[in-house]
Amino acid sequence: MRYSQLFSKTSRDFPKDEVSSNAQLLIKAGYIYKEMAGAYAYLPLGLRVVEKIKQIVREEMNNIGGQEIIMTALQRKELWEKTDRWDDEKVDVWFKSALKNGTEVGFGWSHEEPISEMMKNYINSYKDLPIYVYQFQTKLRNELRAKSGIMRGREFVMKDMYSYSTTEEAHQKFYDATIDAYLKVFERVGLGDLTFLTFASGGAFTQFSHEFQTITEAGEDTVYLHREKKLAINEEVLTEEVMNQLGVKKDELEQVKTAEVGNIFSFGPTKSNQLGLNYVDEDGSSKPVILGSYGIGITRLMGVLVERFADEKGIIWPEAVAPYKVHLIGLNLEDENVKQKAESVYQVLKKMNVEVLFDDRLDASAGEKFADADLIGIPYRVVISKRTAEKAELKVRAESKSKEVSLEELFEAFK
RNA sequence: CAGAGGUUAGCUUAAUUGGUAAAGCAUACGGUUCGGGACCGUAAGACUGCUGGUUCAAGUCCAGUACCUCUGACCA
Repeated sequence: MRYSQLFSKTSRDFPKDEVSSNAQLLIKAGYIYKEMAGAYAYLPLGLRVVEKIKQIVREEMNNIGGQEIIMTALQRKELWEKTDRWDDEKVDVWFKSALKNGTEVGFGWSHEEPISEMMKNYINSYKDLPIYVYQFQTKLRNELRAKSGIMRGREFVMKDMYSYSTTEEAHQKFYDATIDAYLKVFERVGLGDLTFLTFASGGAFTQFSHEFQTITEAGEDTVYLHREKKLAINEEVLTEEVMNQLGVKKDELEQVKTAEVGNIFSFGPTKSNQLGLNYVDEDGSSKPVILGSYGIGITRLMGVLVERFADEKGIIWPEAVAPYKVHLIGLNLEDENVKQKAESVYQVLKKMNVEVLFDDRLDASAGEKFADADLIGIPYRVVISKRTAEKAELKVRAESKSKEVSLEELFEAFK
């Protein structure tokens, strides 16, 4: 991509009413546009990051047998009445509207009910199970107060997966596989060391649900961390009994602020009973399907990444989620030789399938280009200029030193 | 939902006891620079969120309203 073609622009200022550092940086660098409180548009750079994160999640979900679908944003009232979650008293984040004929509809803040209702059409026998489905969807939640930039919006992208199993045992097996898959996701996006499997309130059916909490001051949760055992306990369930059960002592725990990037929980047969989601077992008897639900906040994850990976100059994307791998800066482009060299490096890298953002602007100063590159935060910076002559300059965003490399070495580095 | 603060040019801000809106950034044009957001000049850009009131006169005071932010509550 040529920078000169990119419509989004970096700026020195950010809207003064934006306090969270993730939104400040993302707006300054041109990744997102704030439409209103809690609703952000994703610009070309931002969308690429979202898609990178989605792809990593997609691969890991497919690995454990997930099948991708996409449900509707419009939802039926009767469905949610069956599980007693239509009432605003019960669920306070509903956006509701009505069809022209007066039929009430809700905008999806979650999809357990509609997906499970749909599944009644496809689940009849034990032979149909298990089924694991997931989707990436824009969830709409009428939050009383949006905050923390893209970390808590009224509109956000979430990956939600649902598992349908015959027995508790089969369900548990998949549940555990999902924990591993989730840990892989967070490892791959660069948050492995900062993200902990967290024991949280399980609700009616199980003792615990599991959250995936990433350490960050921008988070809204407080958890107690056991670094050695690589686990954490949400403060909401921190009791003597729970600590004994998990084999940890109070004085081994470290209190930290975290952001919840993932959450998985078991519904057991409860929701299936409410919705009438049953299957016929081998012995001919009808049994409720065992249901599990697994979420990852995609856009929140992006916000957490920015909170964690940035310095005073801008964002420092982990390579796996960066919008581009290489930020190619051409200086002195009015010089025909330099221009040709920069163009050729751009073309070669593109042919090598290296994702490259080429700053080919003629009207921007060197300082401006460097400042923009630091702000945008692409992992590798390559400079071609009069000064680099037949060579190129290669710099890692996270490091301060750059080095001179020959073009052969450069291309070799990105093979 | 409660409390507090705010809304002036595309963005960030200024405007004295009420006296008729100013600057920086960004933009356009010209020039000087040319490896860390460099500089000079010119131009364009605002019925001061909206509605009403007080006043000879309102960005400024009053009332209402919309929206934004912060703190808390909420967050399956």
